[in-house]
Amino acid sequence: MAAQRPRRQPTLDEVAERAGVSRSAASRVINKAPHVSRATRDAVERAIKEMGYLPNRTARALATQQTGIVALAVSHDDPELFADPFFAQVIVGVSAALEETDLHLLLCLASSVRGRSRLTNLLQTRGVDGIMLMALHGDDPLTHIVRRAGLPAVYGGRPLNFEPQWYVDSDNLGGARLATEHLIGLGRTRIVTITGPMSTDVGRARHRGYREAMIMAGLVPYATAEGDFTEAGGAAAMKSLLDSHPDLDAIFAASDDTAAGALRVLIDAGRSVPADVAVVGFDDLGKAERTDPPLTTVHQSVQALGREMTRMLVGLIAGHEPSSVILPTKLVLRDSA
Amino acid sequence: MAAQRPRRQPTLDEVAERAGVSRSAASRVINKAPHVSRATRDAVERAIKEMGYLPNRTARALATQQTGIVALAVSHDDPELFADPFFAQVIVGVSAALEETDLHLLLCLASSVRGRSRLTNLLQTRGVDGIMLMALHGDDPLTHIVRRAGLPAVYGGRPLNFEPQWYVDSDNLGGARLATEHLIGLGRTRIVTITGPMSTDVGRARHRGYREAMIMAGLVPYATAEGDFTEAGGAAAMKSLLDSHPDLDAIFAASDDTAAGALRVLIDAGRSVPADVAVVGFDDLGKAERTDPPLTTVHQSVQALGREMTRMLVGLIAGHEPSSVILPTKLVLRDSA
DNA sequence: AGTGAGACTGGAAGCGCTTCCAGCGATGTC
DNA sequence: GACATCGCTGGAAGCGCTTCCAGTCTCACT
Repeated sequence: MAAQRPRRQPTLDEVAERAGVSRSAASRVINKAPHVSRATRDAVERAIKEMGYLPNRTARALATQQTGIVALAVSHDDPELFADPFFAQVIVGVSAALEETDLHLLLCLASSVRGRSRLTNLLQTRGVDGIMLMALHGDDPLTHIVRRAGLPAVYGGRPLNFEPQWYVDSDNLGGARLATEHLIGLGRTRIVTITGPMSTDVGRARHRGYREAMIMAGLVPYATAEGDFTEAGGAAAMKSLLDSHPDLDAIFAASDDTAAGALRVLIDAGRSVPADVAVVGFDDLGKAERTDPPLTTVHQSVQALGREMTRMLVGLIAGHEPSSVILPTKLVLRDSA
Repeated sequence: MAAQRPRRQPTLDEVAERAGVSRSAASRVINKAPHVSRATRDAVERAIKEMGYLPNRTARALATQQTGIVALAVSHDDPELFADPFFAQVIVGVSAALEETDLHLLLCLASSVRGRSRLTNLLQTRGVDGIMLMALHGDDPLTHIVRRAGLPAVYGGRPLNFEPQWYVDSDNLGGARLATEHLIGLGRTRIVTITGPMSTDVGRARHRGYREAMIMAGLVPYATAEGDFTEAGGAAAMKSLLDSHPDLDAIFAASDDTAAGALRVLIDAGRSVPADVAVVGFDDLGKAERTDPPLTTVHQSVQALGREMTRMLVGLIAGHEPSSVILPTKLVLRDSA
């Protein structure tokens, strides 16, 4: 297996020469531009086939000022966080949508300071045509960079302290309401919630959904404990709630991980689920099916999130003015409530 | 929030003019090339600062014939498969290694036919400087494309039917041996294995490790059932093994998912783990800690895999001749064996 | 003073493509 | 038959950078 000689790719000039036409004519054929005679087209197409010509991406990018690449930035402090299945789903959605275009995906895990500055540089040096950002703090320097770069940008989820012009988000508020209403419909009244971090929009929205549903049903929000979307956080919160409100009869957890943690604590405390305590989670990213008992939860389609973000970005790049999207969530009934 | 005017980035020409030097001189300053007087350097650097100049990536790429981008291709039939935490870890490793360079990561989920042809095109149009491929079948058209493109390429894992020139792999054979030896050391003798798909190198290597350890200890490989690395596959295989060899006293599962499936079936069948049956898995990607009982397993560092692949690729691009790497695996003792 | 070696410099030629534009001949119209 | 119209063409000017090369200038050394 000798190292194959990297045969130099033929250039447009060579193709044109072989076809006996000018470079401009050849270019027109390739770009399916008008004003090309049948004869010219045929000649060029034959030359292309014979020589195995393929236009050089970089050269084209320089001429058109379009790289054909979009970035997906995940700007988190902890690189491990990327291991969350959430991101995998986003990427699958993004990739699927991108497959219908000529664009490619550049993935930026910008957790460290160095990572961020690399990303910044990428944007400022016009290395990509647009960028998708997974919700980061509104005061993240990245948001400024992105705005100053004047690059098309869409957000996945909303940062807390500013409303991006273009974003795609799940209907967290509606989903939380749905979950709570379901518990109410079950006849539960002492319904508590374990929230996500209140420093995030998701956390707040899901909490508000809970409160609104309670209040609209004429109930008082029975108790609230702040979690952090993790299983450990859910367990801790559950313990303190069980302490302070031992008679609770239902719980809305802001994530499935949270719910899983709560579930464990409940079982350990001898409560049976759903008989004594009904539990509803949020996310439905696989884990909900594997808890014991399987979790009734609010489903959000993360792939759809990725897909819509991509479509929106592609639209922006094409010069359209898309409008932000909120994706529906729905209740999935399993055994825990 | 008015849409910010995308202020045109200044060009090198403008910088040079402002600094009162030629474009070549300015270029030299930027690239820290020799033969630049102190005065020139200062003038250029001031101009750069004042104008906020940043070199245009595309133009530079065209001139140097280097894009500054490497691809990571995941070529699987099922896009869902990407959700496996394995890939997340690879990506984290790759990103970390890339952070020490000026390269960026292009992620290609090439599952569909269209996806593959997009990837092919990307390579042939010289859209990237090199590529990392996660083990795919040796007869995957991609491998040919890659070779013909003459592009630096490194593999993660080894395809079954050909040995790539440059690859990084975990020591699957050694790990499986370690696991089996541990079971033997526990005094077990009727040790069975649930393999991965025998159509993959990983599957075969882990199986061979099991056999070798058994034989070297003077034992006969007691029984083998083929799994597919999934939990369901593991459960099915376990059932059939329990049927055919009810007196088995230990099992080496080729993955933690497999082991988890087996575990469930064992418990349901009334066997206690590890008292009646000892179980060892493989991978240690988080799940092993969360089974009940927690799984003794063979740890492989997937982040290291990504990191080493990246380093190797960067070396190749720089013109070095690195040699392939096999990463050590180690046994992690928990409760199941 | 004369020499060669260096250090520096800017002009110019790329990299491979797109796109504007002037020019061409072939039509159509009165 | 004169004129505008139209489809097609190739030359040339970019896109923004790197890099080769032929020069100039300085300086140490004979």
